[in-house]
This record gives sequence, C-alpha cells and structure tokens, in this order.
Amino acid sequence: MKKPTIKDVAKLAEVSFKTVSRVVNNEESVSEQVRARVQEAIKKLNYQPNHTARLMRKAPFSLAFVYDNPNSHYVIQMQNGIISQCRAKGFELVIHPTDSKSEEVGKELAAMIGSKQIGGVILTPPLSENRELLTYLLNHDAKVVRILSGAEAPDALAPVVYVDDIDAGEKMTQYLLQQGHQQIAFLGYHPAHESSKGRLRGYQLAHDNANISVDRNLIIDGEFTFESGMQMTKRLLAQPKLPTAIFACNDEIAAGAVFMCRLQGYKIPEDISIVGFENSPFSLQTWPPLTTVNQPNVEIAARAAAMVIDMMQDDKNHTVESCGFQLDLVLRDSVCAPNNTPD
Amino acid sequence: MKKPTIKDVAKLAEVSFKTVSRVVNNEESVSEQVRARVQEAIKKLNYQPNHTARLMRKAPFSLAFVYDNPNSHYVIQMQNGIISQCRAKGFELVIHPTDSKSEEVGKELAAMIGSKQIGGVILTPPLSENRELLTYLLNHDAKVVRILSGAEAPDALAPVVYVDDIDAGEKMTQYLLQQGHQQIAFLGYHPAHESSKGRLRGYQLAHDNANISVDRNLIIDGEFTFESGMQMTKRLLAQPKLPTAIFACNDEIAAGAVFMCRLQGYKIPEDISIVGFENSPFSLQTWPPLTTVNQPNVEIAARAAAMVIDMMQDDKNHTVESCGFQLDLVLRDSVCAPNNTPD
DNA sequence: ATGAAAGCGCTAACAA
DNA sequence: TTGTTAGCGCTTTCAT
Repeated sequence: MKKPTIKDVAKLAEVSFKTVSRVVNNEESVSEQVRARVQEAIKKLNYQPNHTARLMRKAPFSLAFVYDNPNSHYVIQMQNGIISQCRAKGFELVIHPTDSKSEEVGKELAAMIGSKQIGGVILTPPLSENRELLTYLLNHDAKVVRILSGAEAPDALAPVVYVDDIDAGEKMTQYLLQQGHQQIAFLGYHPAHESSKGRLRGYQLAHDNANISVDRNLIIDGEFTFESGMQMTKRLLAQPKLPTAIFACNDEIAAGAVFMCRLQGYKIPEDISIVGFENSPFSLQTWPPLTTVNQPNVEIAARAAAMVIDMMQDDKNHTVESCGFQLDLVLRDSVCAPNNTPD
Repeated sequence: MKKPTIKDVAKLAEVSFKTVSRVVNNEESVSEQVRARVQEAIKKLNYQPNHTARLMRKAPFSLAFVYDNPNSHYVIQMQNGIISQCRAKGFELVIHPTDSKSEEVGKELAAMIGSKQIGGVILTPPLSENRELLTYLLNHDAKVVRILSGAEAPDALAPVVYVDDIDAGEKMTQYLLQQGHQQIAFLGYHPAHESSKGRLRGYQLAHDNANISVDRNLIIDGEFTFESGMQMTKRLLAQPKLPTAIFACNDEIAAGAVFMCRLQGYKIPEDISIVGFENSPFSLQTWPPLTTVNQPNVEIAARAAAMVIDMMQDDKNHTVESCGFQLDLVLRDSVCAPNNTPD
C-alpha cells in the first residue's frame, strides 16, 4: 500500500487538504473539533508529511558539518553536539568531510549547498580559518558559522564560536608555575595549527606575568599525535637541561610523552609532571590519568548549530552574535610539585 | 539575485525547459547543437538543478547510517567508507546515531525514513542484530543492509556484510599457539557483544585443532575499554597460574593490558605476549606496537553502502548478494615465544 | 474558520 | 529531436 498523502488524510477526515496542512503546521485557525478529527485520521493512516515536498516551498531543513580533521574523537563530539540541536529542531545533518588544501573546496561546497538545498554550514579549523573560502561561501548566499581558536571573533563577516586557547594555555601554565615548576617544556607547537599558537601564547603570558623567562629550547615543534609526542619527548630528554614539567599541546602528545618518559625510567609525576589538553579519552588511557584542559566540544558544536539554525529561520539578517568559550582545567594525577632542586 | 531555475536556462538557451531537463539528465535524444547551447546557458547562469524538486519525482537520493556505538574511531571509519560511495554516486549521507535499547527505535527509524525520503539504511551492531527491528523496517519498505559479525549471513531477509570474527580469532590464536604459547588468556568476552563471542569461538577452535584444552580461568569477561582491560588484567595476574600470552578482544583492552602488565613489572613481550584486535590507532599508541587483527572498516562500510545504493537504484527486487570479509593478522612487536617453561 | 486555486522546480507521459 | 501538458505533495495566496 502506498504512503498516504495529505489528500488521503483529508478524505478520511472529510475536510479539505488545506485544513490538514493547517493542522500539521499547528496553525491557529482551526476549530478544536476539526483539528481532533484530522489528527485522528493522521494517526489512523500513519500519515507522515513528505519532507521533500515541504522543502520545496519552505526554507531548507538541513545544515552541513564541513570538516577536515583526522581526530575521530573530535569529529564525533562535534557531530553529536550538532545533532542534538538538529533533532531538537527538526533539522537534518549532512556531513561533509573534505580536503581543506584542495583548490576546489569553495566550488565543491557551493555546489553542495546549492544543489542540495542546504541552509547552513558549520566550519571547523582549518577550514574555518580560510578567509577566502568564507567570503566565497557568503557570496553564494550560504549561512555560515565558524568555530575558531581565539580570544575573540576575528571579523564580523559571519558569526563565530571562538574557543579561548590563549586563556586556557595561560591558566594551565600558571597552575604549573604555582606548583613550583620553573622549567616547563611546551610540546607540539605547529605553525599551521592555530590552537597550538594560542596555547603557546598563553604559556608565554603566564611566564611573563610570573616574571619568569622562557627557555626556547623547551619549546618543541611537532604534530598532534602520540607518535610525535614520543619523539618530541625523546628530543627533549636528550637535552642537557631537563624540564620538571611538560605542557603537551594535546592529550595524545601527552600520552606519548608519558610513555617515553617511563621508557627512559622517569616516574610520572614524581620526576616529571605532564599535562595534556582536550580532555579526550587519551587523557584517561594512560597512567596516571592526565591533568588536562576540558574542551567541551559537544557544547561548542551545539552552540554553533543553534546559531546556524537561528540564522536559517530568521529571514531578516538579524545578526546572530558571535560567542566564546573559556576552558577549565581538569586536575588529575599527572602533576605534583617538583622534587629536584633546579640546577 | 535569485537562484536560476530550469526555466531561466531554457529562456536563455531559447529552448523549452524540458529540453534543458534532458540535457541535465544526459538523455540521448538531444542534438549536439542544442545540447551545447543549453550547456553554455547552464554555465553562464551557474545553474544547479534543485535537488529537492528532483527528489519529488525520482527515487530518493540519500541513505542513512544508523549506529549506536561509543567507539569514535569505528564510527568515523564507517562513515568515511559510506561517504566514499555516496560521493561517487551522487548520494547524500544522513547520519543517525540512536539508542539501540529504546523501545522506540523502530518507530523512530521508520519515521526518519518515511518523512525524510531516505532510500536506504545501513545498520551496524548491535542494531543490526535486532531481528525485530529489521522486519519492522522491512515492513515499512526500507532497503536495509546490515553489517554483522559471523561466518555467513544469518538469514535472507535482507543482505548483510558479515565479518568473520571466528576465523580471525582462530587465526590469531593459532599464531600464538605456533609461537609456543600454551597458556593463552582471553580478555573481554561479553555476552552482549556478538563479535567477542565469535572471537572466543575462534580461540576455542584453534585450541581444539591443536588438541590443547582451554583453561576456563583464563577467559575473563569485560568491556571493550582501556579501563576494563586494566582491570581484567589485574584480575588475571592475581591468579596463581600466569598466562604466557594474552588475546585481548580489541586494541583498547590490549592497551590496558600492556599497561597493567608493565605496572606490575612484566616485560612485554618477553614475559607476556599481548595481542589486540581491530588495528585501531590504539594498537600503535602503546609500546611495543601491538600485533593485532586488521579490521578494514572503511572497506566494509563502503561495500555495504554500495549494496544499499544498488538496491535503491534497482526497481525490481533483484536480490543483492550478501558478502563476507575475512580478516588478516598484523604482526608487530608485542609477541614473542614464551621464555618461561610451563609450570 | 475553511476552502479553491495557483504554483514551487522538476520529470513522466504523451504529443508533434 | 523537440515541446506540451500533467502532476509529485505540499504551502501560499486569496476567497468565502
């Protein structure tokens, strides 16, 4: 048997199909009697409005999550945050992993938005850092919300959800300093990774505030991976001056650092304190569990989703405000006061 | 300026809009001349067919990936596999995480399929194991492909992609046996986890084939997590008879096992060999890197996606064949021959 | 409060 | 090879 349409319902309820439409859309102007009758018919036929047909007349009902990030956990958390909003508001989520380095990203996204009637787009780093891409999308009438690392929105072109890595980096470093550490290594700086820049910036600020100079040799460049964490740590430990603490740019690096330190016979945290960043599962899959920074990705994504949906529903370009997230420390067992007297 | 429609193109190219439709759909019956003219107009206006309007007349163009699995890496890999097929064939992917234990899953999914005009559904465990859910969806005219653990398709209700955990478990155990291990612990059996059953089954088979009896105390129940891996190993090591090898049901458990063993002073693999399952990033984020079983999730998912798409495109219920995957061992450094003479 | 008519952008069926 | 006419299932006028 065929899927029932609005007309089948109308026939059964003995009203015009327009009235059924009104009931479905919760419009005021229907008498309680008729409404009840129609709803009964709907239930009886198990009628479900055809989403597609609706789309043709109304605003789009889906938004896209565009990303280029190898971190599964991050992507999943984002997805979940966005979906929570979509579900609540009846939207559909289309996911669109892409290659941020391709010349064609803009075209590709514009095509997707255009042909698939996608109402809004959420961009995460590094795509969200691409100014050119943004203006391109904006010129193609896309509603865009960016998730970005920073202490504030970089521009007013489109709303952004910014995550304050600087402040978080500062807080974490301050915490380490307060514990008595003076030789704090920084692992995982990467010029192409905005958030690593922010975290390093905070690291510097904390040192400045405490009037402690930073030893450049303690800042090691690398990737956001366990592997890289191990290697950076190896390099670090080979240097003459050992750090008493390590600030890793994310939990994977930190896990690698823990590993390498233990491999070389150092006790964590007695010999070296280690902290991560992100509060990902990795921070708990090592011993001792890592002190880290909580990055509420689900919330952040939900916020961004709520914003795009807002923009989509509002016809007028009633501007949606950018908003920011401050991050909190999660204190666990990978930090203690330094044992060694500084040499 | 408004989005151009098929009519705008028609006007510009000075043909009927039906002709434009023909060109867009690559139909034969259009002269080269006209076709060229139309294509030019399309380019000029940057016309993009309205996906929504098309959907109303043609078959649905999206499929849903339905899952209930906390393993980010697994989900992402699945997603990527499915997307690769979607992209290639112009389909849209809607992701739908859900609660497999809810009474309403069936209804929820049926509603999604019905109202959102979704053409096909890919189900992963444990949802794919729910026979009731399957028949419910089938009764609601959904095209379904299941991904399942097993040596063959359990039924012919709908095609399945089965992953042979039994065979893989057997191969891995056989490998351990060949290395000289006789006391092999099995970590992470869970009655609700079909694949753990299969792996244990393979473990048994290998022992049977080698005429070695399994010590029941070496089989420890638990979850597929690092945490649980640590705890199971703790329990295991507290027993009088120590194993010379550990077969962990997945890489996270194995990583936890490695950790706990080292914590208690055992060397890996010299004192205890440890193997995992899945070839996830976890298998490389431990030292030594884990010998494991490669589970080609991306491929598996792509296969499933290709199958649903096939079913969606074929009007006739030309039956799509189920298909299976055999898994291969990945030999790394967490295994060696046992040092200790058996006591 | 209800309904009839028009039409969203497209494709299918049927001409010409 | 091309164009015309319906009509998908719904919402939006505009009547009544």
